[in-house]
Amino acid sequence: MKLSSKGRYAVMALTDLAKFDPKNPVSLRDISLRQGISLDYLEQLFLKLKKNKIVISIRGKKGGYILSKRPSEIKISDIFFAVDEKIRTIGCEKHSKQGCNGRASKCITHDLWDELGDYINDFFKKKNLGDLINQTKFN
Amino acid sequence: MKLSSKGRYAVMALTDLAKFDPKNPVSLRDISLRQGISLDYLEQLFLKLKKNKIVISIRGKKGGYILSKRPSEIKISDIFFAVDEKIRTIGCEKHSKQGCNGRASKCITHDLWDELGDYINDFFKKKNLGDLINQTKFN
DNA sequence: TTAAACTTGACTATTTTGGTCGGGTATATA
DNA sequence: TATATACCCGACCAAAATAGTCAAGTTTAA
Repeated sequence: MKLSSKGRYAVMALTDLAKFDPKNPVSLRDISLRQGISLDYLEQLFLKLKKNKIVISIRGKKGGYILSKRPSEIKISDIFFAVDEKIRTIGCEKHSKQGCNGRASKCITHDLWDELGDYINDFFKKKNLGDLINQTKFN
Repeated sequence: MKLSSKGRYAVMALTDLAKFDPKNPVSLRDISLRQGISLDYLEQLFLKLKKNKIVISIRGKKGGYILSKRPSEIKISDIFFAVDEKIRTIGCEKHSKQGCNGRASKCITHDLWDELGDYINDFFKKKNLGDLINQTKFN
């Protein structure tokens, strides 16, 4: 089991954005330098964050991105959803009653993975960007 | 984020083993047929489970595997550890105070991933094979 | 005018995953 | 004692996912 860096980077970048300047646009270039994430990769992530209305873009010189809402209104689960970071504990469809392993009945441990998926999602729903900003110190 | 099938298969196979016959050796061939997991792959997993003293092997004709302890004494976390299923929420070392991203200071969201790792591990420590056997019906 | 910064799609190297393959060794039972 | 069954173990491999890079724009503040 592994959390991919896509979701991690998205949360890192948004935390940086929110902490550095909540009012004025922050450029991806600056976030890239501060957080050590490649600029090209950040662009991919922010395109998705923008489409999902987590951030608003401001083009041109002095442009950048700002959060679309208050940090406390942006849940980690929202960010993960935006960048396609999915919690997949199992191959078969979540909460499905059958069909694991191409068989008629659901697999013997199906309920365990369903339960785990819900458990992890709860964690991300409980946390928001505001929590992160308050708890971490900038360096 | 994804749970690999290695850990899932190990838990499935052991649940099958425990449910099918807790006293007499169960062959991997039977587990393979019942659970739809390739025999070769099961052999890899059971080699590790044996090294970690989760199961005991009995060689020869009529051989197979039996659990080394009672199902209620085998935690899911033990099984995951045995087959190298690791919870890696982050690239850098867990609980490390520095060194993320090859930098001097730990990354801005480090604590969040540490917390998540602990949270998931708690789930697996709370669950044991006995729980699974009681809750699922054989098919 | 021009440089900074966002926009977008295509491409690609590396790693991980989820196995397969082949050649063993041990032993219960006929 | 023969032999089939089952464990033992290392090497190998194809497909998918990951973590990016690259290139060619467009927009706009200064």
